[in-house]
Amino acid sequence: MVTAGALQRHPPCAGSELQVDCQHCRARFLSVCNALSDEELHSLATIVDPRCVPAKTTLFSQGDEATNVFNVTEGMARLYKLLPDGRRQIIGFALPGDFLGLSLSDRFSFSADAVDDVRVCRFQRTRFSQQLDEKPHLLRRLHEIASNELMIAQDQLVVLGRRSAEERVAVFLLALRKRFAAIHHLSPTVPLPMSRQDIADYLGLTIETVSRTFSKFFKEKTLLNVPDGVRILNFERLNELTQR
Amino acid sequence: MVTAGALQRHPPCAGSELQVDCQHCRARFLSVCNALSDEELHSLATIVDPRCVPAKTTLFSQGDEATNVFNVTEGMARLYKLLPDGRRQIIGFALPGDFLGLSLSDRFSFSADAVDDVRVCRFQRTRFSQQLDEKPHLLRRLHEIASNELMIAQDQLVVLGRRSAEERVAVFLLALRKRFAAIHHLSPTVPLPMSRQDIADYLGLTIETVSRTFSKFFKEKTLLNVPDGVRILNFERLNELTQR
DNA sequence: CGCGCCATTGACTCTGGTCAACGCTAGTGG
DNA sequence: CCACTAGCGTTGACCAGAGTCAATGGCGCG
Repeated sequence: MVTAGALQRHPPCAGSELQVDCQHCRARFLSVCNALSDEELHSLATIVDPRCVPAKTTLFSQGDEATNVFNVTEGMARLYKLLPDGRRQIIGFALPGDFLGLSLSDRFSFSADAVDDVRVCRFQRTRFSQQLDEKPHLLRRLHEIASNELMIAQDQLVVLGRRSAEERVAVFLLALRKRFAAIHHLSPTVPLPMSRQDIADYLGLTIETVSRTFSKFFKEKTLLNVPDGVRILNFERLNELTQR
Repeated sequence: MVTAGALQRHPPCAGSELQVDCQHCRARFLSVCNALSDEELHSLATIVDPRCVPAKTTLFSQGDEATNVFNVTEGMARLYKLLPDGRRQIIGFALPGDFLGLSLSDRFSFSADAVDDVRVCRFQRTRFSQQLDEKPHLLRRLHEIASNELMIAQDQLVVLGRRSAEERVAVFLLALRKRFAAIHHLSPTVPLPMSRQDIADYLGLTIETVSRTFSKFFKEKTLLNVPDGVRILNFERLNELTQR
């Protein structure tokens, strides 16, 4: 159910210029930073540590001391919980703008690793927390983000508790498309950088069921299989599945 | 899957003295109010509207304008989402100390109704939000509570995505017992004011599966059926189910 | 007393899980 | 340059856990 022990293969995050330029950060308006004026952003920039996390590499693990919190600026991370017997539940995929460590608690309650090459803004938790004390609207924004994550988690409870395999895949694809639209632009093609196993562990299914469901959608021309993703051909069909 | 259209039957919340005494409120140290000094509590008390919500009565519905936010002080409420075709997922049971309307967004993303007679502190959302601006540590506390709710929701994702029916019931009982312990005292008896249907809709199961699972636990002497709840006889067995 | 709601139980069904084989592709080494 | 291997995805055959449908029982309320 989970494939561990993978290490980086490429020159990690090739072509990265690691200087801080919060002002022109592509993720600025997607993230906590959106709450900040240019001057305030400057003050936050003094404590930021921009980092590259190569694909398949660990950001942090469930139970680790949360020395740092992170703001994703590029790539995709999977967030998951493991049961002692190895069963895995992916609780979310983090995209640019997403904040990891919302609770500011001293240990991580889930694990995170990079799906593809990821860039993050890393902050010492204590220093970030300090900024929160100085900038109440930053706290307000963080709360807003946390509330939003809560709503997303509650939506996912409905998916896992009450929806069929077909419906789960349909919901997943439309939601992911919408999230990519906020970052790039609205496109009928949904990139799928994660593995089928990841999708299965996110949707509470097995890899075989996910594969079969995709195959069914391909056969009935609801989806088209494209490299590293799918193209949605029949929105009507997917919408029908998600709305009922 | 869902039973709608129920109204109050009793003299609502009989024996309730509706004056405000936040100082000596039993839920004070369980709730947001815990962040506040006696003086600050006094200032919050000026905008509170204490209310009784009779059993099976609606607090608010998904999509309603969130004119008010609530702090539960007594009883139990079920929080749920409905799919258009009637399938229901209960996303949580609210107990004394729990806050409803954490996101402060202008519409409720779920419905809430009273399981038994419930008392709440009702606040106008705008006025409560104003208090948040004046009392940064109140906001901090609210964020803490929201983060905690997020963690609970993420734990529940694992339950719904990866656990068997038996495990789900075991996790449910032990978690509920722990929550009651924070309010009353630790007891091997777990009160179950909600219906089997509610439990089923919370655990992503059917009422029949929940009933059969309880029967199995009764037969094997893991649980004892008592009026309005169960008594845990074999903790070892339940722990084993939840920990694997 | 009788009605209605809720819970339980049994018989049967079915969706999705399990197990196994196979194919494709990318990376490796002769 | 190509054979070999490993990992991932797909597909098929079969299985089982939970769902569906239906009957029955118990209890509270009118």
